[in-house]
Amino acid sequence: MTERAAESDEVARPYHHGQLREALISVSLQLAEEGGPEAISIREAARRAGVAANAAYRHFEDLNHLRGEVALRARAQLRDAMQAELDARPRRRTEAARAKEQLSAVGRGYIRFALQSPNLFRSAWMDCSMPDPEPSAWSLLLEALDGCAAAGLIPSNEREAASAAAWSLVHGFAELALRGLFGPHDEASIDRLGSKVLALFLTNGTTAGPAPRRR
Amino acid sequence: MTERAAESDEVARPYHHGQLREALISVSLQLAEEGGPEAISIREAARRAGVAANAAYRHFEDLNHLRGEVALRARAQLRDAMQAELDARPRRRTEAARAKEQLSAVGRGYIRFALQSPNLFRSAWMDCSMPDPEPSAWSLLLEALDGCAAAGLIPSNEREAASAAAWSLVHGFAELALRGLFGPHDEASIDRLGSKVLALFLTNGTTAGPAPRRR
DNA sequence: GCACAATGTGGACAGCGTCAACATGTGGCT
DNA sequence: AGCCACATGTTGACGCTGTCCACATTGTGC
Repeated sequence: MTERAAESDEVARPYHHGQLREALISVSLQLAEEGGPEAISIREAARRAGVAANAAYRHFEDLNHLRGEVALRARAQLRDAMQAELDARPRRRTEAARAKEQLSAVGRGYIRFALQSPNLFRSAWMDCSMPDPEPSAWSLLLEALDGCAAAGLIPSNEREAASAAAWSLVHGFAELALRGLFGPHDEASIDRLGSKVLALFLTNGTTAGPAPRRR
Repeated sequence: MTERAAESDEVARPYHHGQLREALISVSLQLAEEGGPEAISIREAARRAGVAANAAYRHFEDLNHLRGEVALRARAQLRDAMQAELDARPRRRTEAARAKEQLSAVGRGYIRFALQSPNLFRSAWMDCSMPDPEPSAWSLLLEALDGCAAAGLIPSNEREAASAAAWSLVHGFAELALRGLFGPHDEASIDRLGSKVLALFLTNGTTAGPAPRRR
C-alpha cells in the first residue's frame, strides 16, 4: 500500500499520522469540554484521532499523563480569559485605584471562565503536577497583588497571607458557584455576587488607603 | 443448599443480609477514605459487603446514587469536625470577640478536616444534589456569620456577599492547600497560613473593632 | 398455606486501561 | 543504493468496571 489512494475523496491519512501526540491532546481537550474531566478516555481520544487505541501509549505513559496535558491546556485557556479581562479593564487615575482594578479584573476573569466553561475549569485542576508555562494564571494574580502591595493596599508583612487569601477567595467562589451552592441564581446574578465578593475583599484590603470612591 | 452449614466456623450470613443498604454505604465510605472518590465501585463495595454485585442495584439506582450517599456521609463528618472545633474554642468576653472566634473556629474546622482527611473531603463534594440534614456544614458557617452581623462586624447590606466570601475563602483555601498549590509546605505551616488567612479576613471585617492582639 | 413483593445470585455484554507481540514506515550508516 | 535500527501504529488479549436480564430465595399480607 505504498501507493497512496490519492483519488479517494477521503483525505488520505498519512502512514504515521505525524502529529498524533498533538492530535490526542486537542481531541481530549474537546472530550473534557463536552463531558468534563471524566469523559477523557484513551480509547475515545484515539478513535477520534483515527488511530488504534494503543498508539496513544507511544506518546503518553498512561491516561493520567494525557489528563495532565489536557489540564495544562485548560489552565492556559483560563489564563487567556484572565488576560482578556485585564486588557479590557478601565484605566484608573490613582495608583491605588489602578491596583484594585487590576486585581478585580483578574478575579473577574477567573470566575467568569469557571462559569462559562465549567467543564474546562474542572479539567484544569485534574493534575497540577506539571508546571505551567509563564505567564500562568497564578502569576497574573500574583502580579496584581504586587501592584496592591506597591500601592500600600496590603501591609507587606501580610503579603503571603494576602496572596493565599485572594487566590482562595476567587478559586473557592468559582468552585462553589459552579456546584450551585449559592442557591438557584441565574448567571447574571452570580456574576453580580462575584463582583460584590471581590469588592468586599478589595475594600477591606484598603484600610491604609484613602476612603474608597464608590463609583 | 437449603440446609445451611450451621457447624461451619464462619459466621453464617443470614439469607437476606438485612442491612445491605447501610453496609454498602459504609463500606463505600471506607473505599473513598482509602482511595478517593474514584475508588468507589459498586462491585468492590458489594464484594466487601459479602454480596453479589447486582444486589446493590436493589438499593441504589446506579453508581452515582451510591456516590451521592457517600458524599452525604462525608459532609456529615466535615460538619462534625467543624462542630468539634466550635466546642473546643476559647470563650471570649465581648460579643464581637466571641463572634470572631466562632467564625474562626468554623473555618479552622473546615480547613483542618480537608487537610487531615483529603480523600473524604474530596468525596464530600462529589454530588451536592442531596440536601444535608441539619445542622449542615454550611449552617454552622452561616450561624457564625449571623453572630458577626449581630455584633456589627458585617454591614447588614453586605450580608449575602460576606457569607459568600467567607464560604469561598475557606473552601478555596482547603482545595488549593490540598493540591499543594501553596508550595511545599508541611502540615503545620499550612495550618499557620490558614489561620493567617482567616485572621486577615476577620481583621478586615472588623474595621469597627479594636486592633487585633497578635498572640 | 399461598401468592406476591422484596431481595440476592448468576451470567452476559459492552466499554475501559493496559500489556505483549507484531507490522510498517523513517532515518542514518556504509 | 542497500540495509538495519528505531519510532510509531495495529491486533489481540486480559481483567476490571457498570449495568441489564432471567432466575432463586426469603419475608409478608391475606
